[in-house]
Amino acid sequence: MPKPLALDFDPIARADELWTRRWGSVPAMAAITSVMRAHQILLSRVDAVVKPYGLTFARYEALVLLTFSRSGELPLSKIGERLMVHPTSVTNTVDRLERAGLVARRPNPLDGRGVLAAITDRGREVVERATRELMAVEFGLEGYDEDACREVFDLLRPLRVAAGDFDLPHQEGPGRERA
Amino acid sequence: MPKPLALDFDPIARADELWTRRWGSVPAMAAITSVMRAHQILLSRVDAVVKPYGLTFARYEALVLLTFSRSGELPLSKIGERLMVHPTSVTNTVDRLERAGLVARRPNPLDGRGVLAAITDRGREVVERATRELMAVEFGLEGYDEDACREVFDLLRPLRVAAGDFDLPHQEGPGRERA
DNA sequence: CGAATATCAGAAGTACTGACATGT
DNA sequence: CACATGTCAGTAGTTCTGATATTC
Repeated sequence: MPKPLALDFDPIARADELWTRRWGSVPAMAAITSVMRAHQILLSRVDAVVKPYGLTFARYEALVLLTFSRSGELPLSKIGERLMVHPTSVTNTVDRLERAGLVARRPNPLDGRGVLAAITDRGREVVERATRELMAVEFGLEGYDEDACREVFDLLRPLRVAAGDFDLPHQEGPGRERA
Repeated sequence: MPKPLALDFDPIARADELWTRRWGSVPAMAAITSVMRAHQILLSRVDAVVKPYGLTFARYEALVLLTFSRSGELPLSKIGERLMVHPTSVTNTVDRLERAGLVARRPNPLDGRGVLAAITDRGREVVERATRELMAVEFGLEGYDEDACREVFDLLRPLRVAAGDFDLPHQEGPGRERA
């Protein structure tokens, strides 16, 4: 373990106190710091789970996205759009997945400029197994029930809307729908 | 702009639907994905703000931490502990801050093994200005009022506790205290 | 001596810029 | 021709793994 350390106080709460004393109340500071740390914790947990499969969480997400398409293949542009990542990052991700034999590239028959990434049988197998394991640890969110998870989603959604990720701020998920 | 794109649906909500259909309800997936994306959005926003000062948000945080100490200096080990980063990352961060003339290293008089990072006058000046700008954009959380920010903090706190960041799960902040 | 404090070399994963070939 | 798609080279910033010199 790199960090057997444990503070006897909440560092973010402590910073918030000092912050308030110095610059006035800035509730956003504690919030953004919380998001940063949560990201770090969750990523390290899920990365550790998928690592034995030669995956990172980012690559796992791309693989899952492919299984969601009917034919098991998508244009790289579509992948970048859905995963909100840079085109060069998609190229990099697909490169690694291809080298691992989990996807295969082929030219897009509908667009001479484009390339499709198609998940392979081994890819499907790996996704299936990694997913089981991730579900078993609740994607690093053990202790968070359905309501808490939904709250996280709801609370952060306006940020994604403000960032222009998508239009249509109507409620459509996830989880339980309420009429 | 790298991404003038805007989907006409919420990609996380969509993924949650397909996910549920395939593997059953997994509320944690939408939650973790939301955190990942929120992190990406917030980091790009605050990094853009501090970039003109030759800083990244990580370095800015270290600088702020130093202004919070009475003498303006802290052992590197303390910095890593508070910011929850690896010792080598602290060395790297302090290296860059030192090269920029924002902090100075000096041996810890109380511990021959240790090193202190002391913020310089220029460092204090930069923090002050960067902080004003960050506050003006509410650390990327424009649209989130005090209650919303507090909710983010409260909701993610159990995760930090579970990760062993600190003991004493008693409520002590941030923002408004409720007796 | 065992443990802690930094530092260094090196590797991995990510993200961005700019340039570019190709095709719509 | 303007634009979209994907790739490539190069750069930057972060994080981790060992290994190590020093000191408590």
